[in-house]
Amino acid sequence: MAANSQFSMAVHVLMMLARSREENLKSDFLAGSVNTNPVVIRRLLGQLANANLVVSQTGANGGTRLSRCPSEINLAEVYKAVSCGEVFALHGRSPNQDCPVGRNIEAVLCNLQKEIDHSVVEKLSQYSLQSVFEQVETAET
Amino acid sequence: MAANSQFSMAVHVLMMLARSREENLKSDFLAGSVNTNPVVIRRLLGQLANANLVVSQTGANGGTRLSRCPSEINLAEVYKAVSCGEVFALHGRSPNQDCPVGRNIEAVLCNLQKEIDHSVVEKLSQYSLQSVFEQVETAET
DNA sequence: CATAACTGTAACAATTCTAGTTACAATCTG
DNA sequence: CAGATTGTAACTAGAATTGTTACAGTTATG
Repeated sequence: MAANSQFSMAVHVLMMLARSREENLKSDFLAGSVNTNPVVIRRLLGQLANANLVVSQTGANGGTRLSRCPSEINLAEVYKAVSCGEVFALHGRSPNQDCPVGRNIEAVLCNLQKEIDHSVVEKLSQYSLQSVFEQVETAET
Repeated sequence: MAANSQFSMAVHVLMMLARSREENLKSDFLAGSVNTNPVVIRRLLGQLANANLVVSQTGANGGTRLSRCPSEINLAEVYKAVSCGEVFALHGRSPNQDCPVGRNIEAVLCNLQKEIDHSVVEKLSQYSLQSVFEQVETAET
């Protein structure tokens, strides 16, 4: 199950931005920390920018910074910003509609999915970037 | 993000089994309702059997049935049984260990993941197969 | 105002996952 | 023993994700 690695990457990038508040960071530099290609980072930053979590600037000396201070952004916002993310997916081929279970199961699962997603969001909303930042900084390695 | 379609499929299959309590169902028949290959079903049933949710019988007139009645099985058990499932994945390549964020982010995300997973499980444990079964049966289609 | 440093994004390639398939040994029923 | 059925390995196909290359559009700065 390759779930959403976008989310992890987003948090990683946002931590970097939280560290260097005010200063623009380049996609190249961020890519170096995440260990991926700058384009991958720029794509991600695009999603975060759409959700108004970051601001990017093109041109020389451009780059990206947080749009607000880290205590005013929570992980639920990040999750929604990048979320292609459902906890479980429906089966690729649709079930047999001639079967009483097959006919109805999708709707039921879909509702369930919404409820689960809701509780994930609720949990994530308890964490601000600031609180995650503190965890990262105080971690013993 | 193609999350865990295993879970949906498991619930579907378990609904079928809940319907025909006592009677063994064949993987071939279940595959017909889910609209997939019998081997895919048998693999899934293997996981459910490991978790003691179902009992299978080989040989002629074999098949699978629930190990307990539907009100005694909840969705958290199902989730755990099939779960390769995390809500978000870590990035494929590991982060740059020379970066203070890269060095610590994985551990922090990993803890977060556990917490999220915990709240998903908590939510799912509120639903018994019986209650889902009732939703499927009363659905208007 | 020319140049070099960046972002945004499209188009394509490579890789990795997941699901589906085939095949067959092992097991059971009657 | 014959026929039905599961369990599982090994392989294939297809989908999804991630990475790469390329380049147009922006902007700071000498």
